[in-house]
Amino acid sequence: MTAWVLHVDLDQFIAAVEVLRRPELHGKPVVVGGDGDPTKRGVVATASYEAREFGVHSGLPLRTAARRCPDCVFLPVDRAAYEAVSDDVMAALRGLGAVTEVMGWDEAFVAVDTDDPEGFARDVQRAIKAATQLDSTVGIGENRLQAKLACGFGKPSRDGAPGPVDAGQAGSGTRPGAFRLTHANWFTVMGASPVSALWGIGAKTAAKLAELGIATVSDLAAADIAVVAQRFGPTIGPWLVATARGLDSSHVTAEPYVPRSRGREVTFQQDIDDWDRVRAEVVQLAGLITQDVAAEGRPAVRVVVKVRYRPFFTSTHGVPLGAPSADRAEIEQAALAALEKFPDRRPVRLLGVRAEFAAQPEP
DNA sequence: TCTGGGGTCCTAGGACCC
DNA sequence: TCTGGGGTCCTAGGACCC
Repeated sequence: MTAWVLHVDLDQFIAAVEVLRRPELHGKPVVVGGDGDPTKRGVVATASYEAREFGVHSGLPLRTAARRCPDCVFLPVDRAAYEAVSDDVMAALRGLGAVTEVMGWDEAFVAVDTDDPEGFARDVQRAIKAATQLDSTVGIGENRLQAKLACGFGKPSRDGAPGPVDAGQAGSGTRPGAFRLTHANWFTVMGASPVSALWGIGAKTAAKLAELGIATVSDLAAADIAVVAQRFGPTIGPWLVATARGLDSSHVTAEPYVPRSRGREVTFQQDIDDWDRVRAEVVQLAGLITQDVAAEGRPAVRVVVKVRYRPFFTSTHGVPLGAPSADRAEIEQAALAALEKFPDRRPVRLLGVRAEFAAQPEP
């Protein structure tokens, strides 16, 4: 028996949930985001595969999506609905008896000892399909990093994008549904990819690496750790090189998620320049946060206010609570005190309030 | 027609203490 | 004349992810 990590990812999850409860949308280009009005400020949460053919994708402004695809069906985000389906998915996974770590509404890691990980992957897909009618993709690896990246190679693709170098594990043109990425094929599959293909490396880090002459995963894997650490610090530097080598020492855990903070934020349809109104909005957010803190059952220790000014410049300031508290008046007062720390009174695009909980004791 | 909302983790730099 | 240096805590910001 070998220890495997599986990464399970639901296909176009949010759009699929919407189609499930509105079957007439099946096969149509569906875009979910904001309050469903594509003339407003907001971005795409998920686009169905049909919508993606119009160049609509997650993170795209809704207004741009509407321009690219005027005939797309635009729906509002319905968190409660997705959470309910997600709970069913995760229950189905746990029902298989393996250690399951939930990573979001639509993805989870599963640790399992087996000699047939592809067979277990099919069990996973069958269980999810039976519980929710939803399709999923499974990445198989020797650690979380490999499993996560493997999942991307197993995803259905309608745009004819080429698969990895040795994607021939499945017949060409068919949907693999699962993909195995291990130390054995790591550099064959990943070596020539840009570093941004790695989990945790975004555009900014890729640009900094490029300044060091590092462009591909192979480049980074062969880089001098001391040089990278010099640029990125003693924690991130070595981690970057290890990641490029396909190494990941983190383990899959079934420990329940304990949030470090709870926040609420709003982007206004029109920027606000009246600071009396800004204060009133902060008070309102503080009220919502108080409810979230009460629901969490743990007191807050600090309150942070976020302000995004026009056009898109963001700043934060925080205030510690004198003592841990879940009291509405104290949280509201701290939020207003944090707001006073902003010296700038320019028009405001977004306001946020976040409550931080005390750090959990080390295990 | 720009650029949501919910999070986490790490770093840099200032304050403070000895 | 001169302004050391180490450790720790806190804050704001950066970067990334779903």
